[in-house]
Amino acid sequence: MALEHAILVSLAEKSASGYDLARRFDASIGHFWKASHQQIYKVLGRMESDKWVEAHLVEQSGRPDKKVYAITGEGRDELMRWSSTPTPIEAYRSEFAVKLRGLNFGDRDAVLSDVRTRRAAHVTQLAYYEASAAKHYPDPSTVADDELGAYLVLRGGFIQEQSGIAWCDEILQAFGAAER
Amino acid sequence: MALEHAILVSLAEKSASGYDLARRFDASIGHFWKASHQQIYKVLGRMESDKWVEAHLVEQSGRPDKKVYAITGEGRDELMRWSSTPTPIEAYRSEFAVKLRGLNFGDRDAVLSDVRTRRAAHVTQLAYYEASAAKHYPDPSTVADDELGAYLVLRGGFIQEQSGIAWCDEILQAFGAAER
DNA sequence: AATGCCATGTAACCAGTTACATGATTGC
DNA sequence: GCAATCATGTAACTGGTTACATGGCATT
Repeated sequence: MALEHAILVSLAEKSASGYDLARRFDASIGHFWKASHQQIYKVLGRMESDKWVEAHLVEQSGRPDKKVYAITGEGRDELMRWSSTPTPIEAYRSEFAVKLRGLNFGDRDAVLSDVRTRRAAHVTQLAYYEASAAKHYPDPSTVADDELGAYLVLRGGFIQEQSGIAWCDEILQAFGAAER
Repeated sequence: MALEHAILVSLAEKSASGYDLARRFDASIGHFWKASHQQIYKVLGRMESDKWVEAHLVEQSGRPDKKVYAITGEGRDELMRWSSTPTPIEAYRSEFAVKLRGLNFGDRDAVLSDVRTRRAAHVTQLAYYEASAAKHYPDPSTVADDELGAYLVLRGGFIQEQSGIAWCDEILQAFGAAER
């Protein structure tokens, strides 16, 4: 399971409360690993028992107190251990592909409008990655060494969205050709 | 959930036993939706209660008897209903991306060899899709209408693998550049 | 007065994985 | 004799989702 490790990576970058983590999992890290706050709290509890993280209470005025979690030495060890084990190749799982495959038994127009929606979502996400890259890595040829990982992940997202758009376009073209 | 619908699509193409379905989910359909035989039997049971499929026992000699499932009218209705509802856009979830992101706290060489492994897997899969396309759709400009869905799914897999390779190559290049 | 942010959780449920179980036939 | 294929399941567990719960402060 990788949520533990995603949290460890996030905490290794900067200590945070469960709430903070939940917001990070809505944004940057969330682009390739989603997690709800409920699940984050649950996993943080387990990680604390495992001594991978430790919490200290931060009292605040005007807003609720919070528990700020920091990665421990053991947490860093675990991160290193995990990093050096091969990552299992995750299976694709696309409900949309199932729908396409069942085109003969389904509603062609609905699938068509589905493709358009998906294409638009890919375009939006691509623009986001593009803006993000322009902001953080204006010169891709000289990315700082400690930013390389984050940069490459961004590139991965970018490529993913590009190919998503390319697929949608092929589908739209095939549908268009069939209707004429 | 889409396993029900993946099974419905598969049974709409051709009636099958749970065992047959499990094999289909190892091959063609399995490229975008995996399922174990245990889970298939479980879901088939539920689908039978829901009247989406019906089973009849086929006695065999020399091998165990089997229950062959066929899609019902209600099953086809459900397939049509599902087809015409928008497909939720599934979140990416990549353990490998998490690992890349945590490169600063991990083992660079291990990640490097991981990339190489993944690239090789993408190449193998791409070759499979290529061979499959050459065999079933020798002339892509004239794909029969009832094969369009399956063809486009294959194209999606192809594009996916291609972009996976492109990402791996970018990572390898970045790593190489950093080491020189 | 209502909405949204900050902050942390519990409980019930669901989909999917892993381990275990059985038993006959066919091919090496 | 051993492994693979055919064929169908049960049981325990895990990861994740959805619904529910609480409560103060700041903004509109």
